[in-house]
Amino acid sequence: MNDEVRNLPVYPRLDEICSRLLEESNLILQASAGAGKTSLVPLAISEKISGKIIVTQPRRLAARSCAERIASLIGEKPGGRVGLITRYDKIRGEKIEVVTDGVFLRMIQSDPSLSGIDAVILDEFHERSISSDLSLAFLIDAKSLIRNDLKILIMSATLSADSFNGYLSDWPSVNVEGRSFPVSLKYMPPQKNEYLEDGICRLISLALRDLDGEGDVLVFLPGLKEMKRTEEKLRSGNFKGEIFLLHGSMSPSEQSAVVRRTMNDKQAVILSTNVAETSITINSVRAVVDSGLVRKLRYDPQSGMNHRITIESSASSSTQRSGRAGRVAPGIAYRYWDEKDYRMPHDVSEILCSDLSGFALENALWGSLSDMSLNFPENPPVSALSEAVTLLRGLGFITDDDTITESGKFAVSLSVHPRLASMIVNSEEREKQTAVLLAVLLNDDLRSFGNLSSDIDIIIEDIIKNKNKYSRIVSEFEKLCERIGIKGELSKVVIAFISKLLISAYPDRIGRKIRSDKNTHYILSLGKQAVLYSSGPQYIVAPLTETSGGNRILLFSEIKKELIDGFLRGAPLIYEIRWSGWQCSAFRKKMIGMMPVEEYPCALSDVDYLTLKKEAYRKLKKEGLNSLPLGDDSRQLIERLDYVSGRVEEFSDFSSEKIKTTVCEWLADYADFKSNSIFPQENINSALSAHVGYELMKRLDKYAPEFISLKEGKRKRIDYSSAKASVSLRIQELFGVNENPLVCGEPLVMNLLSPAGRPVQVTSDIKNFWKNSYIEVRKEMKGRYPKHNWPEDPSL
DNA sequence: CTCTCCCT
Repeated sequence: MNDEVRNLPVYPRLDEICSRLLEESNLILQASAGAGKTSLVPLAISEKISGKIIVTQPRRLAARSCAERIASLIGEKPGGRVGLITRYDKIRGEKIEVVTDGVFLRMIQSDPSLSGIDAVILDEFHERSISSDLSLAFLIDAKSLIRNDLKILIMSATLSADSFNGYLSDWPSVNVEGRSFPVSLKYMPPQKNEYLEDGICRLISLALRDLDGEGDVLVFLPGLKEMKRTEEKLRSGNFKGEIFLLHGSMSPSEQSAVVRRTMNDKQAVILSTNVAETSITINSVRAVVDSGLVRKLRYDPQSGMNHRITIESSASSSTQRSGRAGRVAPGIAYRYWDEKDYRMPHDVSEILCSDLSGFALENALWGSLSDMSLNFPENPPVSALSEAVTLLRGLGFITDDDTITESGKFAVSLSVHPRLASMIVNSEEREKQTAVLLAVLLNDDLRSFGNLSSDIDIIIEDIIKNKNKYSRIVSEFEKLCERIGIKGELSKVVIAFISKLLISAYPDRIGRKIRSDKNTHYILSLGKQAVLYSSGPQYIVAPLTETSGGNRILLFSEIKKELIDGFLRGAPLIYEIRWSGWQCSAFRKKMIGMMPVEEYPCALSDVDYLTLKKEAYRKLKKEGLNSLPLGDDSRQLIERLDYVSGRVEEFSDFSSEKIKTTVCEWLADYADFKSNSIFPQENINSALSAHVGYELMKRLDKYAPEFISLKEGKRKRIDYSSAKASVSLRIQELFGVNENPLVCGEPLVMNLLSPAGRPVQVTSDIKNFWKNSYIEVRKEMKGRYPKHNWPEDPSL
């Protein structure tokens, strides 16, 4: 052990860490960057333990450098006492094996007893990938059932109560201060109305001035767009130094010019995405400019699509970013926000915001899906989990009671998304190579194609023609072919099979062109619309779509009409009713999922009665009673019922409020699809009368009659629309009426009119009117309407 | 009128 090692903060604590892990059997080691935990702790433990130790890392690169580092401390290379296992490396080690999270998941799934292994160290656990969450849950489960002696050590840079939620509150923990050079933080929030790129350039010039020529400036931006705009601004602002862009889609060779930089190089500004936060380390960086923004994918269980969002980075992410300025010497970090601004303490973990189909399948394989009996640091969201379970059942990978099937087990072994696994499993023999190449591309390797928005057929043709250029994809292809027991020959890939295969994996992403301008607009079998930013064919299958405002098609393959016709032959006829006001017309069509394909108008009589009835119900529910063209009869009937409902107990269920809310129940059955308006006036009346019932209707006529009867068989409609029932009558019509009529025991309000129909007076006591006011009224009326009869004694 | 990032 050299001095450099002895000076690491974790070094003097190694005995304590080992003895606590051995005594208490579980341990959390919290130590931030530069403490030396990754290299020293596994070695120290291996000296105290006879069996093998597994160390997990979140990334292949991290696993590789961890294995090399540990091996070099004992004067070895990986392959002796220290091993390294990732998707691409398989170097066994006698004492310690460094593996990626994904590899460990396969190890514990295939041997839950972890025979030969005495301790498992989960490093960088704070990153909280789905596979590390699963690994820990499985470890704890296996330990409690069959491996009580197993030692579990969680190593994490941050371990906050809120992200663990009491999950491991009974675990002992050791805290070691990290050690890196101090980084001073400068908060420089946006100025008024400042564009992001202008603000970032402002901070970059401050950084360049403060560094005075010494060291590089690393700038964190959410994505490529912002990086390019900032580069442009810098150049136009007369920045003469070097500018590098760093982005995940760049190949290692494109990245190497940046990664290899030292303090001796000419000063540069490096514009980067999150790659430089954890994956890529640049030793020449002395200042960090942090936009405080991140771009991320969120999974939307509703549509099964991903949503790209630009959000504020978390506090722990900001700490990590700033730390990049202090790797070799003290540094400065400029933050483009105010110190007072709230930041989320941690990034939202994968389990909370991703597609959970893989997660659910792993649980099914472990046997823990049916009751979700395992504890996770955070519980998976119910909606995403049930969406995943539905998908897996549909694919036949789990049964209705959520146990894994044989084909489910096989699907796990293929190491691709369950949809793609199913595409391979269900393909015909001659389609297998094509299915495998599609799965390889869609599962992982499309990133090397950068900007998509293209036809996957073209991408595949390019791969077949330029095998050398795509050696990584080709080797993945060969490996997966071998796993399913076929020859991995690219020559067996058939472009014509692509769309059919994609449909089997993405039946919800079939699209039909609905219109095109500069772009092409599709309706998807998912029921939603999506846009392709180019011209496109009539029918497509679009395995990659993404939403941000509208849905965008990133990748597609044309579906030939014959294939669509094939689907349609099997598809049932669907009838659809369309409304124009209360008139309707019918269409028959065929559907692929939620996407209508063929559509013809047809007669309403072609549609079965149940569909019509349901449609009437739905329309009525949506529009309500008030939207119907009500005649005087119906309107008055509703008003009468309302009037009586407040006055007579047995009518209390027929207030207009209740009539309105129950309209579907009493009216829908009376729909008449042969008529112009499906609820003609007379039907509304009969429906409402039937709803009230014969006996009650008879009593209603007594309590609140429709009409008041007058002499010579004449009658007048009573108005029930106000608080008091009223009727409007010419004075002449009332001659001989001496008792004011009653409605519900209350006197009817009489609006008395002149022969011309003008209001003269209002009374609720006609007898009194004749006795008193009539004398004056008569004088005036006689003068104005001399031809009419104005008897002195109107009671006769 | 787009293009965070890992992993079996």
